[in-house]
Amino acid sequence: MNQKFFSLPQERQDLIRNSAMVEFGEGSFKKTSADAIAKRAGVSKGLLFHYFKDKRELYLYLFQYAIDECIHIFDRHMLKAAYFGETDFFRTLEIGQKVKMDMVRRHPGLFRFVMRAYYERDNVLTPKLRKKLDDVLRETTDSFLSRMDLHKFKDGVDPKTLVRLLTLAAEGMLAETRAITPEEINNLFQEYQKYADMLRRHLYKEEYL
Amino acid sequence: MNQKFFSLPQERQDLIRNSAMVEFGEGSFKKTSADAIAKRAGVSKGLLFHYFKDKRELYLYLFQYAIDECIHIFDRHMLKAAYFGETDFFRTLEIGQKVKMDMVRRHPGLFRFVMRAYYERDNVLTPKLRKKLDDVLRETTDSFLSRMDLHKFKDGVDPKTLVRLLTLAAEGMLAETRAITPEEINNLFQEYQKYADMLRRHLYKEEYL
DNA sequence: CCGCCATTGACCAAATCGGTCAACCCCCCA
DNA sequence: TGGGGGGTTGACCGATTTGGTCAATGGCGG
Repeated sequence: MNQKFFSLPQERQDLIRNSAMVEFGEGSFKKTSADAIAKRAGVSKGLLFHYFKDKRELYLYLFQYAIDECIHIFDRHMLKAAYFGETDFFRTLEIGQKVKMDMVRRHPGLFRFVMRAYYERDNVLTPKLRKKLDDVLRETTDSFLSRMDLHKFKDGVDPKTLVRLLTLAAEGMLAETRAITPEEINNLFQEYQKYADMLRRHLYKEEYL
Repeated sequence: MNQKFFSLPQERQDLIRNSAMVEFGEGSFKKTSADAIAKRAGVSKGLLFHYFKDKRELYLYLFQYAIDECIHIFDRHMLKAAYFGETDFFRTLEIGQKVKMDMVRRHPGLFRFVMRAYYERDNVLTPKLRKKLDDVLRETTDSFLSRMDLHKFKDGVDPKTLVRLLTLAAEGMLAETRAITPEEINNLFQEYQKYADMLRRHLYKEEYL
């Protein structure tokens, strides 16, 4: 790709990246047109192909970028939790949700794009990239769980199962959402919090409530 | 539409409907091509337009059909539960999951199609149809909850919230799934069962465990 | 052997595709 | 004020795909 892209103002880079991720997130690689991306970004198609030699290069760059951003977000999350000396599963989760909210505000189409890219039929994504995402997801979950105080859970509660359940619910909410306005995000967050609260109330030993 | 479609053998109707729902379920209305549908069904495009006057008519018919099928499935579910005199939230849910499994086996693309159709940008779906789906979803949830024995839950557990959480998780799982093979379906429902079991164990009063 | 009907695949004009490129605009420096 | 120079445009390209049509076909029942 054309390195000059990175000397563009940050917000212009974001505009192009976000538009592309939103469009790629709505359909398969083949069905997503460069025209649509350019139109969404309010930019000419010529400019797109000035910075990226073709559609595939743009796609692969976006995937790399999205994964890096996910890692970055998770690190911020963990750093913030560590700063407060937090080891509580649900409170750390809540911090994480707030960090994620910032991310969704900055990159509204990122999560959906990553998911679609991961399950893309055509072999546009190399197995190596797919594995990289796998690793990131596994490592972040493990890292999160290893830092939490899991004694607070009642006997028989598997925290990993719980994380997976909450992640699935979040994915379900994401799948339902169309408009990604700030207040919409707020609603999502509040709904998610409701489920987390319910689970906390009943999966923690009573002395920790 | 051409009424002769209904005098086709049942399995041929299913072949065409399922192929169309799978294709429509993968992208927006506009991005889904009649060619792809015909190809998936192993049928000529001419035949498609012989039975349906255009893409939009096929789409609307499918949506109607899908909703009716959902209602039918729910009724079977409730009838089966009533037959066994079942009033337990989780056991009824399990029966429901089994009924749904049959449905997914018969109509692999139905759920995804319905979801995509509901959130379709273009106004191909009339507000009336959208509302119909809303009503069905609300009514089935209410009907389900009204027949269940909700005293078994610990104080402070809102069964409606619980249903929503489980539904979201199911949607999340659906969003993750690509291949819709029988064994894949089996795995999904086993995973779902795991979450339901965990919740049952901790949200029910101890005397009901 | 006929007639009927489901089914085909070649065909159409129009739209859309990924990608190119000469020209333009605007700011900066001379 | 004049001229680079680089970010940016939008018209343009040939190729493909689009939704939809239709004359021809094939096979089956009578």
